[in-house]
Amino acid sequence: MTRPYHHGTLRLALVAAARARLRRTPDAPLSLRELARDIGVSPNAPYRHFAGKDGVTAALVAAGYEELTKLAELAIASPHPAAGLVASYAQFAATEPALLHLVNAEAFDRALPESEAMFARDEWFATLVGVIEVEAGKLPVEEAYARAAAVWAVLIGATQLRSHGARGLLLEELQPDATRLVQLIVKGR
Amino acid sequence: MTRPYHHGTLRLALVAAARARLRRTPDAPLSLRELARDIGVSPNAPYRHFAGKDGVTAALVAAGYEELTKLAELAIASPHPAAGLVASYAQFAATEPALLHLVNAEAFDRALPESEAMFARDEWFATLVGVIEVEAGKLPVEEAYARAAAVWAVLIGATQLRSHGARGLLLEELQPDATRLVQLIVKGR
DNA sequence: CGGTGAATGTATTCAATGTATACATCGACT
DNA sequence: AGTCGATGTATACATTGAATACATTCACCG
Repeated sequence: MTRPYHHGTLRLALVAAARARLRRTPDAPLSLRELARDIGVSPNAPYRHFAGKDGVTAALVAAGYEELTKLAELAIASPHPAAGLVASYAQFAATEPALLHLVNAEAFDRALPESEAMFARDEWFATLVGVIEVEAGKLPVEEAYARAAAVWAVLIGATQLRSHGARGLLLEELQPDATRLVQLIVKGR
Repeated sequence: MTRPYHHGTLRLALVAAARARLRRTPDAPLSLRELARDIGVSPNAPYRHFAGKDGVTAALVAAGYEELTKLAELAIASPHPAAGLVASYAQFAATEPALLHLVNAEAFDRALPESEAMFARDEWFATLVGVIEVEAGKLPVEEAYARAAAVWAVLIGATQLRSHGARGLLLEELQPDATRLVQLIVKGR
């Protein structure tokens, strides 16, 4: 009784394997073939489910944004949305640093196919705007967008600094500052 | 009269070629062999001057930080250090987006050899602290560090958002916000 | 049922890349 | 003049992303 010819859920398995690898070896670059090997499938099987390596990347980015969105929605429903947002974002950054790095890096420069990834990113941004509105009340659209963008920037920047322990810039020290900053931004100073 | 056997300044030429490529095709990944080809030298010549590809990356990162440091020092000497810092950083981001992206991305996760790159990064941070001190006067070290880190985070985050034009998050709209934010941070809110 | 076409995986192949090793050339100092 | 270290070249190899052609399986329709 060998493994069946068809895997059945290769697409899911690939994304899962990729995330596992990112978690286990955050600095190693992803290799499509390696993922296929992990799963026990031929090197080209992934091409049936993704448009090459960038396709897998796009799926990972989408998954990342979807989780961030979910976390942000939970924060909105919580007593302190802004603080909750930062806290959950920081926890995600601590749990899957490499995935978040991928999301923040590859999502922009490399034009990921007009796909799920971009859609997920827009949803995430919309949720960020939601946080602003819950905290600050209704605002002119541009103002809400501007504040959401600023919050986003702070999250990205703090995350990037997080990973390097030099200069005493550790996560534990950075998060309170980030929280204060975000709260400043949310209420337009 | 052919090209001489020894190039003479291969190291410099390699870094220059890399920067040129980053400027011309910001999204294409760097290839060591391609750089060698650009210069007209054998594929392995670079190994006499760098410890593999990561060595070149490290040199690029160092060069990036050095320029950022120089710009920050100019800002310090100017009438409005904080505003000048953001302005010059934004201009650098507009001129060499790919290099800045490299600096902000590869400088952290991938532990670049305990080398020039890390040193240059620390110098940049020290200069940031200098900006804080010039604007806010003498402060407890940890407070100055914290504010410098926050400014750094905002710069990184705003830069990352810069490149994606969706959602109306363009550089021109982002820079004023970033400036205001940085000024808030500099004077401890 | 039975067969047929689409979906999914495999086999084979190729060009490009990073890098190691051994060799060639040059230039500076004795 | 001759030697040695620095710099560049030649050759070779493993790994990767990808294209192409083939095999297997499943779902559906008669």
